[in-house]
Amino acid sequence: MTHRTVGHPAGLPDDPRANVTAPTPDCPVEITLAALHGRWTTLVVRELLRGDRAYSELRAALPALSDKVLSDRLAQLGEAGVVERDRRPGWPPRVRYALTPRGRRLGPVLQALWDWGADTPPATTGPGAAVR
Amino acid sequence: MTHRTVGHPAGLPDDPRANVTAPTPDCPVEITLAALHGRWTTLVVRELLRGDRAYSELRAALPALSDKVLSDRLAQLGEAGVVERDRRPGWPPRVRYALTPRGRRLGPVLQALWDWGADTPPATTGPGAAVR
DNA sequence: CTGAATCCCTGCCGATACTG
DNA sequence: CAGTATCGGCAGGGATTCAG
Repeated sequence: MTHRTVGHPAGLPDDPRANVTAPTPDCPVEITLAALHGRWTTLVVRELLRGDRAYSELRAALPALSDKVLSDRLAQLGEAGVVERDRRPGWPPRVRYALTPRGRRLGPVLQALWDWGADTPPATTGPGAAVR
Repeated sequence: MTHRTVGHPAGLPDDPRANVTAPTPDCPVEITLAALHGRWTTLVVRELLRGDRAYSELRAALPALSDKVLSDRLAQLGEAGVVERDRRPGWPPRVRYALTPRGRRLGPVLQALWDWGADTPPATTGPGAAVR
């Protein structure tokens, strides 16, 4: 039983949602992009793919990321079922963030995004411009 | 010569760009997300994955998409090397849009995004809510 | 038919300050 | 240590209008 909704190599799935004519949250692609949406999101996920982290560890790993955006992202990823919050009793408060199984499955997704972006970088402006 | 930058199954590539601490345009993931960035973008790509289209055909396929955003998206996808513009002489002006080879390689990327979003839809609000 | 230009409104995100 | 509250600047995108 193919409860996997995919299988077409050149086209897109035969799911009705593959034929929507407007950006709807029902579309699986939109769901994924919504989970990864916003600045810093993929970097937070990357950090957590390497292992669970405390809030302060995330801040240390991404120094330019502000508190507000970090907690925004963690909340967003929590809503998306990507990140789990593990609070421990006692003082000072210690909280660990970890990917859920669903969150770990973002690994291949980020890999696909990486692969495409790493492949054949465009000569953006000029000819033979050694862009860096 | 492994000019493919990937290979780690559970982690991310050993490319230095995998260790950036801030959202930089150099990161391949950011490159891909930038190409797909913005509302309607993935739907435009989906239409073109099905075959080349005229401007008016894209408008017809995505009726709620405004001219401004459509031409924005086509320009953005052109910059990203995803879409090619094929203008033909004569009157009335006829232009066809088609994916480049690079653009066609977005198929697997969208597939990965679809797969993740289609997998284990979250019981967002209530228990056993048969969302459909 | 194929777009580009303008206007305006909304939502994001960064900085700062404050709380449990 | 682990966040929330508030404000302001800026870019995204929708409707409309104009041009090639």
